[in-house]
Amino acid sequence: MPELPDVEAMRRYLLGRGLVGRKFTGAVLDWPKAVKGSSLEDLVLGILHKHVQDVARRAKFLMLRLDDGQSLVFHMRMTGSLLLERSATPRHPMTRNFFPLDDDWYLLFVDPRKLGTVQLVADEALLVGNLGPEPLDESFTPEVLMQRLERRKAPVKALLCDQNVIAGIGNIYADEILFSATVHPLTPGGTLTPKQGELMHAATVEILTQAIDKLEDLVSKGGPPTESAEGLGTLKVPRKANAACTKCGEPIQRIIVRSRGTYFCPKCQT
DNA sequence: CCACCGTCCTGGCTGC
DNA sequence: TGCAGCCAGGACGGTG
Repeated sequence: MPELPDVEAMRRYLLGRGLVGRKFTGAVLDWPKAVKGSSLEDLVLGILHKHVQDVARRAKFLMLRLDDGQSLVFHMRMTGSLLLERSATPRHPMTRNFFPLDDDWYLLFVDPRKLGTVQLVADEALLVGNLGPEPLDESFTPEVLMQRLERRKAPVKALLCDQNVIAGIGNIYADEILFSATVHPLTPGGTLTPKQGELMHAATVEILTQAIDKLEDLVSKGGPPTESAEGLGTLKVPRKANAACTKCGEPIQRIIVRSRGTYFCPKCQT
């Protein structure tokens, strides 16, 4: 499931494949429910003959900035991904919507579970204005993290997944961060010590950066950045109850936090 | 501020 | 082995 590293790798993949400068020549919306915020017609007419000026990311949103100031904003949700292919290349079977570009290229929105969204916005801030800090931004410090968790009673696991607390982290990397920082997922956010804040901050930066590097390596070898976090082989927490903890060998525990499966080591994380 | 619920979806896994 | 059934969960909106 795409989290910050996956979306960032997707951004770099699209840049590397030369999306910037290309022009939309149409839209084939086989799954129209993915379109949010406007009518299908407004989206199609809105992007027609517009050039992509930049590919940006904020949290898990991927935005294609067009030459008229509007942005075509994708959210991958659970299973979405974008591919840039020659029109002659057989389309991925799970392609839900696709966008013909000039020079016979296609931008494919692949999404097996049909939960992803796309919308054309004049003002990105309406979508991303309330999001928490970008964890890989220089301005993200242990102090900023602690301040975001201050006085919060919710489990730190839930807060890490809350896009308005900190942007871009999802279920899997939240578990990884807490494991690395040896913090129990049910710890109320406001009770974390400065030391724990530092550990979590360092773990966040390291884990996200490492995942991006790994994905970018895959992309540089020619593949699209669609490898799942599990498939990357960088995860330290087995996502299976009773599997052996990679640090101490004790059985990994599975609990549900805010209806999300949460894996942690009861011995290492306190 | 917090908890919980329903909604969206179907590939792939579990269990009989 | 085959097949039915159900789980996975990010964001959002609503309720209490």
